[in-house]
Amino acid sequence: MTQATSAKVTKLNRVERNAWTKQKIFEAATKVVGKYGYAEASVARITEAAGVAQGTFYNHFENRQELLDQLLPKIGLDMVHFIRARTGTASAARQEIERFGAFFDFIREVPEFLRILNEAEFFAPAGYQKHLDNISSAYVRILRRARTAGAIKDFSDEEFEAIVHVLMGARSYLSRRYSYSKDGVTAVPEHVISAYRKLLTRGLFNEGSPHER
Amino acid sequence: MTQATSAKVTKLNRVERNAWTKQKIFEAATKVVGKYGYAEASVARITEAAGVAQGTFYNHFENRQELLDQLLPKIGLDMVHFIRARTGTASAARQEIERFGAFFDFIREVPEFLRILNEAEFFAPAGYQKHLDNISSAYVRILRRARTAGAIKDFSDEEFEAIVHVLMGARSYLSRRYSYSKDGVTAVPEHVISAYRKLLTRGLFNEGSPHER
Amino acid sequence: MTQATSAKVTKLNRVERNAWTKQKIFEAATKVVGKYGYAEASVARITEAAGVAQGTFYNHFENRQELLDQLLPKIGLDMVHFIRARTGTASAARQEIERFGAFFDFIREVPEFLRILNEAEFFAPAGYQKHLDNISSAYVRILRRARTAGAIKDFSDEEFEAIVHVLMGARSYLSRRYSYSKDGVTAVPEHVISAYRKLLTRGLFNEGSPHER
Amino acid sequence: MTQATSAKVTKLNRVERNAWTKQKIFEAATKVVGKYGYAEASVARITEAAGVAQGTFYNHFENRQELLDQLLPKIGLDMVHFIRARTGTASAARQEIERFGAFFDFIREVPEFLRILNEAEFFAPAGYQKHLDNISSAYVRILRRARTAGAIKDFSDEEFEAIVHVLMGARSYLSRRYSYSKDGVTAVPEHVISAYRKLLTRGLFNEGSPHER
DNA sequence: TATGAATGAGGCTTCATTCAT
DNA sequence: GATGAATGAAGCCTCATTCAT
Repeated sequence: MTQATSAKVTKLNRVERNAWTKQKIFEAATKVVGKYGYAEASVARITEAAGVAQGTFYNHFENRQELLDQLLPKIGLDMVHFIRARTGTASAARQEIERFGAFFDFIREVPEFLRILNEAEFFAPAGYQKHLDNISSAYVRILRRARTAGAIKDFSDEEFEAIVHVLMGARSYLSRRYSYSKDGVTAVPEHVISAYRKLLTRGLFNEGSPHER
Repeated sequence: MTQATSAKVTKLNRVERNAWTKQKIFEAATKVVGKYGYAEASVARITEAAGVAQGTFYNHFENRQELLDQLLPKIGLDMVHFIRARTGTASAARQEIERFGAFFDFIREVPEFLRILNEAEFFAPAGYQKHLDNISSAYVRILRRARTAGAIKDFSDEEFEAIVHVLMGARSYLSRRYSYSKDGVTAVPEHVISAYRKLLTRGLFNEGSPHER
Repeated sequence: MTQATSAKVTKLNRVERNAWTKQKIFEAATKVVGKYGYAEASVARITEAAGVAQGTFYNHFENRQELLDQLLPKIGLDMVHFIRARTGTASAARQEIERFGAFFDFIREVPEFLRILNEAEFFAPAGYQKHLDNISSAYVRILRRARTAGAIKDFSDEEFEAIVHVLMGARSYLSRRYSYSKDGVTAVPEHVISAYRKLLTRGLFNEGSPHER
Repeated sequence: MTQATSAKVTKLNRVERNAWTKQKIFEAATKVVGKYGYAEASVARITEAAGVAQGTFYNHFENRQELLDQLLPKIGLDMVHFIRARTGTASAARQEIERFGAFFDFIREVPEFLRILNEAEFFAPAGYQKHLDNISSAYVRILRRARTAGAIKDFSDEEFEAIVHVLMGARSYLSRRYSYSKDGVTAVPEHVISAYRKLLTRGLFNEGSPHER
């Protein structure tokens, strides 16, 4: 998904070679951080995984932190695209459930994402903030639109922001609890989806109580 | 707050002296991690803050990690007690709102807690897991009781566990967003409370839509 | 001052282009070393200042040291010419004072010189030795001529060489003490000149004690 | 002269062991800098010469530079004591000649000194400045006293400072020219002494021309 | 039990030089 | 000849842990 760099290393000109090396480092960093976490992602480990010399690293990044801070925003975008592609045109509530499910699908497609996301707050604060702002503002927009369409009542803009943080926190904690496993990332159980659906459908959207579901 | 160890250092027997030293290290670690985070909490820094030699540390803890892993569960208990003491006998829904508010009160009383909690996942995974299990199981019990009392319908035990993770995630993300500030921990805005109340009252509990609040 | 290379870059043939590039590197090195010192004069910095690629450097110089060793002798020649032009036809003693003053004038005209000279001993020893030999031998010749003319008595050739080193050391230490300032090179105070004049006029030349000055 | 640490390593208490280690590092640094210069005096080289681990270095010095900056002032004091001990009670002029000779004797006793002194300006500027101030102020005091005693006329305090720099520069340049040799530091030739004596006796002091020496 | 100096592995970064284009 | 990415050695420093006193 994320990259398609594995192609044959045919003839590349200077510029392409340059970009290709940077890309290799990037991918190596994604793998290393995904597997060992930021703290263990030393430049030595990353460059070794990328198959380049340690010095090469500094031809492409100012320093270690700069790379780490770029990791999350980049993959975060991939996530946004992924989720958007999986969101249909059903009711606002149902769309939110789709997004929720798509999130868990995404972390299975890009298993490194979870760790890169979760640890970023402490090891790549700049990148984390950027990502959070990205997601948060897009999410608030979605909720507003739903309100305009009459699918949500009774929530102010400020309350939306709080709700968005609840939803992001939910994804984070649920994914930690239900997606990790010894070897890889697993699908999320059905009852997690249903719990989320009930809470949101009744608590946020206008569908609801009596004839719910 | 957490402990009251500052008493006069009168005559102490050997066992007491021992416990007292360990306690000093513990408190120093709490302060240091709360202020600088786990990553910056070197043994040197902690022992200096505790006023003991570096070597002394290893008379009381197997290694650095062991101490770090004990930090969160211990303060976590303080939190549980604090919140329990602030929870009244109103309706289940109202009690949940009280707990929510009490959480934010607690992190203002023990400002180190937020950092110790948030970073623990990555720097003290064992301690983090223990804390999460503590909280999660207690929380599920509360919800079950509410269901028995008829305040909640239509959620299975498994769904409760998911809901609990949503609620914990919510606290985590909301506290990061609204409680941190340049100098210390601030109160959470009213609209955060109200958003949480609406979501939970309507989405989880049987109170609700028409005559809400 | 040193060179006048800024002319229009009109059509140049191969040889000229070649010389022109080398010249650019040379001037860049002078500026960089003058401003940051030899230690900070990395090939990267020099080539960047020269507006050429790093690899280009090695088409014109065997290695970094070779360039550094050429720096001082080259500017040293400029200095010799400058001082010679400022030396009149007065008495030998007065000529020496003129040279002394001209030295301080020169380091104001070419502010890079001081640093290039002073640091050269350790960062460009070959170049330094060459410069010292240049100056020293020329200086000894001057003193000999003065002795022949009767302006100096009682000093052997070997003693002249020692005296010349005293004079060079004097310039070096005095310039360090009195010419440097936060922003740039400043004029030397009058009392420095007068002290030098007294010492030399009485101590080296036959003018002298009673009716001196 | 400088140190007498080679004694038997009998029983030492903690404090003594500590000081002894620091002393070992100090001596190793002196040797290394004296032999290879500051630039080549890496922490690795110094600690190896001292027979301790690299990490030990940082138990005794904040960083590499701190040690380097202490080198010159410390040995500089040794020099001052050495020279003072060799200065008799003869006339002011003769005392100065004694000091001059004693300087060259000292650099033969402590061959590392020359390099430590000369390079300090660029590699240990703080230490260099300190040393220069030490020497310079002591020297000016000596000249003033001579003036008070009538041995010098016609020089102002400001001029004294300039003269002192001339004398320090003289020692520096003369030692470089005449004391270095492939293997070690050699005695300074007699004609250097005599040239210095003539210049100073006639140029600075009141003895002089006719019945000089 | 308390002390604190010693250890040494390992991390980040710089930089002169090489070399394929 | 010009380019500039790649190389890898080497440097400084941190820090958890050990151990003799």
